[in-house]
Amino acid sequence: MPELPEVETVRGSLERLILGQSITTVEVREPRLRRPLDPDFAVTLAGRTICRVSRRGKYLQVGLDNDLIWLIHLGMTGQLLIGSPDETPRLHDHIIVTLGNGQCLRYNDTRRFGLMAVGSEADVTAWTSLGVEPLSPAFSLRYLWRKVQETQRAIKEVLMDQRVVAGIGNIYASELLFRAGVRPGRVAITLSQQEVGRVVKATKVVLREAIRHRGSSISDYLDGEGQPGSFQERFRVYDREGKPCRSCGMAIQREVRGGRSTFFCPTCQR
DNA sequence: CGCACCCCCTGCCGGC
DNA sequence: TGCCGGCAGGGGGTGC
Repeated sequence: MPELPEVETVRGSLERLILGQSITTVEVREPRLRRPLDPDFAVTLAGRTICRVSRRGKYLQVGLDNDLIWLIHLGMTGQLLIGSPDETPRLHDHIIVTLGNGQCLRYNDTRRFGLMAVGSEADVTAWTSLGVEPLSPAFSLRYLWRKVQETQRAIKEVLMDQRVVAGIGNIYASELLFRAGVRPGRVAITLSQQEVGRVVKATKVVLREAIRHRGSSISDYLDGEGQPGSFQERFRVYDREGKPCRSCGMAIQREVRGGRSTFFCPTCQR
């Protein structure tokens, strides 16, 4: 579910809610996530203090006082919600962390595609193998142009490859390619420099706008306080098959590529 | 190495 | 009304 804007929104929530807190207890109710949780997970976390809440791509990185990093990926349906320890656990509350201030952080993940682990900075780098941050200067025309020359894949697949650029998923790939005026199925190497430049610029504009609207909530994404985002109301193409393009009125088309639904306007995108 | 295909898991929705 | 297939924002493994 969550792509970069949603994970960044959760990061902001968590920074306000858990930064500086100690971890009192860790209850693992269901260790079977995307990979089984390490048996030492709870013991490793307990007693530590949270001194940093950062994000890399779609991963949250919670920095601990012993220089280890608590790595979290929300998969498709993962939620991190702050609440009271008195609340009865809900269905799919897999991990419950109580904090020094008496609050608790619940990890709920219906489909269990999420991931949690604790490791060193080097471990985390090796586990994730991520490309550049799309909102950093490193994601530039020069960078994407070079990446695009090395592949026969469609531009949408390149943008969704986390080893190339970290954080773009299925929604924002369609949305940013609409803003760039480039069809998702275009073989990446056929893009002109001008088109690659528009893709880079559209990526930054769309992701920043989505963060401003606290992400997109289609079915189950919520931030740390349980609030939905509103960017779904501004989708130009995603999940709008057959509906009129907001720019030209033509019906938005859907196609499947790489097993994922892809949306575009046949006249605005070339 | 790249890439197509299939899998992981639960829930919802539309069609019959 | 009920069942069944398809689909969903994630990643990863396999075989070619």
